[in-house]
Amino acid sequence: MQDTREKIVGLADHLIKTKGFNAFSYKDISDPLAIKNAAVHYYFPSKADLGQAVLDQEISTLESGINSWQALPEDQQLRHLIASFENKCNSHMVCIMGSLSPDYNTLPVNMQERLQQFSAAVIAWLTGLLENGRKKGIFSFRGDAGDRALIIVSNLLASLLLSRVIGENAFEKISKQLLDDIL
Amino acid sequence: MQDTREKIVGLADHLIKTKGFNAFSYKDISDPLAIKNAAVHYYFPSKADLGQAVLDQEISTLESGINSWQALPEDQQLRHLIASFENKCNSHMVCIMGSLSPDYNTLPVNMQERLQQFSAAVIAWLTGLLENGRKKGIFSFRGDAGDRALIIVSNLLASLLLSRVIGENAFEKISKQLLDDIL
DNA sequence: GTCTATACCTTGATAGAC
DNA sequence: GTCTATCAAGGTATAGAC
Repeated sequence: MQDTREKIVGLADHLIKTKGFNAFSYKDISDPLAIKNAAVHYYFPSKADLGQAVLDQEISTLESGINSWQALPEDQQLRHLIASFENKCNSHMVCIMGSLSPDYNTLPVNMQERLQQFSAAVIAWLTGLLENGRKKGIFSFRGDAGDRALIIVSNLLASLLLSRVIGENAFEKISKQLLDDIL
Repeated sequence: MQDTREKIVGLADHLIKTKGFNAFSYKDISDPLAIKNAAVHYYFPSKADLGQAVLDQEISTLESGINSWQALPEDQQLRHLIASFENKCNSHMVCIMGSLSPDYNTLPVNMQERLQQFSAAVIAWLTGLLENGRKKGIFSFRGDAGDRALIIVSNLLASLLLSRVIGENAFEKISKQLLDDIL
C-alpha cells in the first residue's frame, strides 16, 4: 500500500518532535503499524532516507500552508503561523527546527541541507509578511524586517522547548507578548 | 585522580552541547582522556549519573556567575549573561537547555528534575534583574517582568540553535535587538 | 583508579523466501 | 510488500585482576 509509506513518514515526523531523531528507532515505527522493521526498510533503506522524507514533507506542508493564507491580511497570516505552533504545544510536540537543530552536527548531510532549506523558507516568508504588514500599517516595529522575523521564529521555536520543561503556559505568555510587540 | 572526574564532567558537558545527550557515548569521553570506558563507569556508574553531574555543575556555575555580577548595574549584568551565550556561539555550542529540552521526554527523571531547577533559577534571577532595572530606569519595557524574562531566555536559547542551522550572524542580530527593545 | 574481558541489549541494515 | 532470519556494530554496564 502507498498508504503505509505515508503512515511511516507521519509516525517518524511525530517521533522526531517528541523523542528526537537520534532517540527513535525503526521499532518505534514498525510496532504501532504492526509490521516488521524490514518492511520499513523497504520504503526507506536508511534512516537518512526516512529523515529526508520527513523534512521534504515538512517543507511542502509549510509551503501549502503559506499559499492557503496568501489572500488574508498580514496579521491574520501571522496568527495562523502562531496557531500552528499552539497545536504542536497542545500535542506536546516541538517544531521540526527545535527538535533537529541541537542534533544538527550528528545529522546526515541530506538532512542538514533540507533543514537549512526549511529554515530559510520560513524566515524569507515571514520577512516579506512583516514588511508588507508594516507598509500597510498593520504592524509597527523598529528595525529591519528580517531581524524581526528572526526574533519571532526564535521565540516560537523556543517557546515549545521551554513549555516542555517549565510548563505549558510558557508558550501562551511568549506568543502573546510577541503579538503585542508589533501590533 | 580527582582531576579525572572533573575532566569527564567537562567533556560530557561539551558533548551534550555539541552532539546532544543521546548521541554521545562513553567512548567519546574515554578516548580523548586516553582511558577505558570502564574507568568512566567507575566515576559515573550510569549515564544518568553523568548527566546529573553535568547539570549540577551547570547549576553551580550559573549561581556563582550570578553572585559575581551582583554588585554591577542591571544592564551590565544582562550583558554578562548575553556574553556567556556569545562565547557558546563562538565555540559552536548551544546552551544546556537548548540541547536537553528537545530530548526531555527521553531523559532519566533525575536529569529532568535538574533541568527544571536550572531553568527556574535562570528565569527567577532574570525576572528580578528586570524588575530592579526597570525601577531604576535602566530598562524600559511594557508588561510583566516575568514574561519579559521568558522572552529573553527564549531568544538567547533559540539564537544558538538557529545560528547552527542558518549561520553565525543569527545570534548577533537577535541579541542586538533584544537589548534595543528594553534599553 | 585503571585495566582486560565480557555479557547483554538495541540498532540499523541486508538476504532471500513467500 | 511483507515476512523470517540474521548480521555486524556499537551501546551501556559489570566482574574481577592489577
